[in-house]
Amino acid sequence: MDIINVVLADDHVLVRDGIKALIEDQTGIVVIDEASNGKEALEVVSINKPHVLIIDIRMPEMNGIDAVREINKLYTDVRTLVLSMHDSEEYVVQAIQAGADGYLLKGASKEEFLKAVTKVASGGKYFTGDVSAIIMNNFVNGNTNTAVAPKVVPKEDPFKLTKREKQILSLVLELKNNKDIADELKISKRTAEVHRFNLMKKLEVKNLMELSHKAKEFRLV
Amino acid sequence: MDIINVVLADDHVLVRDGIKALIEDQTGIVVIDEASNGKEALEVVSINKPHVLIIDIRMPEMNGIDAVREINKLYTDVRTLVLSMHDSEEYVVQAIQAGADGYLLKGASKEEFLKAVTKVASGGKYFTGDVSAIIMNNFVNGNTNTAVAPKVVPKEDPFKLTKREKQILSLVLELKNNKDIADELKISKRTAEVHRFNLMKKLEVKNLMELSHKAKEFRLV
DNA sequence: TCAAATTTAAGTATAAATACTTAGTTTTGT
DNA sequence: ACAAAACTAAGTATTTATACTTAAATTTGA
Repeated sequence: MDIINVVLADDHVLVRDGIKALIEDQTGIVVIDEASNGKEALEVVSINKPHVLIIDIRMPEMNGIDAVREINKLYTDVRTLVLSMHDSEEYVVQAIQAGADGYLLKGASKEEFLKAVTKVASGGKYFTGDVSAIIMNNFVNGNTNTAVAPKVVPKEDPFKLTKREKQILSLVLELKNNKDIADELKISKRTAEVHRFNLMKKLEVKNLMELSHKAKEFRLV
Repeated sequence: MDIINVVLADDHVLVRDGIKALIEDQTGIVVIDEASNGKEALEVVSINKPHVLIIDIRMPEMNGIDAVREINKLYTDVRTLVLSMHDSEEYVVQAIQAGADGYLLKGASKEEFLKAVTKVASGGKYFTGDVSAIIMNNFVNGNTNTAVAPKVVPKEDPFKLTKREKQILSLVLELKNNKDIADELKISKRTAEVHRFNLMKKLEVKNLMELSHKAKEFRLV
């Protein structure tokens, strides 16, 4: 491969500028466009068809994982490198299931970063450190370093929460009580209780803490 | 001023690399050292005495605000530019009270970033956008653009929480209930209740949501 | 259009949290 | 060493949440 065309998607202008400066130090990599959320990323990718999309997970409008899932549905020749700027490796499984070709943590050095980009661009996979071996073997059946993107059925909301339940969930996670939730949605407190009860049941959790963890784990909000 | 010596403190290597690349594009600014947390920042500053310390708020070991407070106690000729990579303007007041000379949000452009660094380096103040005028007038008595760092009494824990209460607070904020907290600290559930009750009173909040907000606002954990 | 799913909300019993007070014991600062 | 502060934990009343069930009204999809 001669020149690698990259699209950057991150809601931090600073981070984008930074990665851009860092990446273009190297000959052979060019940032051809940018986006500040998942939706924008989809547009930009559809126009530019880059070799690699570098995308952050947490962004407004549409998160990085969902964007990667979409892109893998639509384009077979756009590789995706997911960046987790904030948290640990908690999204790695979802990233892979969404069809990401690489996953990097915030702790990544400049060197690791460039390695990841070039590897992914040439049809390989790059998953940060220890994760790589373990996860790849478990989730994708042994096709590391091939040009074939893993065809894993994207699981979207394995808990089948209803719209109202998701709504209640997000309010519960804002630590609001049933009374406040009820007022906000203009329903009775008892109804709010029921929705809360039902969603706790569906998620198989028995308190706020577990709920919060599970919701985060499965990116339900 | 001829050359501006800068120390970067951020726990994201990537962000550090990025800012470095971005900043050194410009002639006249040199990153002479880096740190990945507040404690390290203190050490590095004591050794290098840079003109400007660019420091992120959220870091392990010691956060950026506390580090700035320390630096303002120890050195009168080191300017500090606080970066809020994650959140809005919620820390601006604390940053000023800690003696920060500048405050930038994640949304800052490359241009604004460089402007802030040069301004702060030359003894001026740079606070992001609209915040600037309002806050500076209210908190520091009219000394914008002077070389004198604002002498505001640093308020440390205005609520006078006891050690145990802070401990309980952090567990409460992990959404643990009194039973679990009690078990974890090997005290009775009733004792946990009392601590919780007392700290809610001291913070003048009446539910988890308000507690969570207030704790964040005053960086109590 | 018609059954299935969703949303609404009441009833009831139990468990837990809240809002205090009182009070004994331990720790800490001077 | 001795008082103040902090930590401990019980009692009691009230409110809120949990754990269901039942069931009506509304919405939605094939």
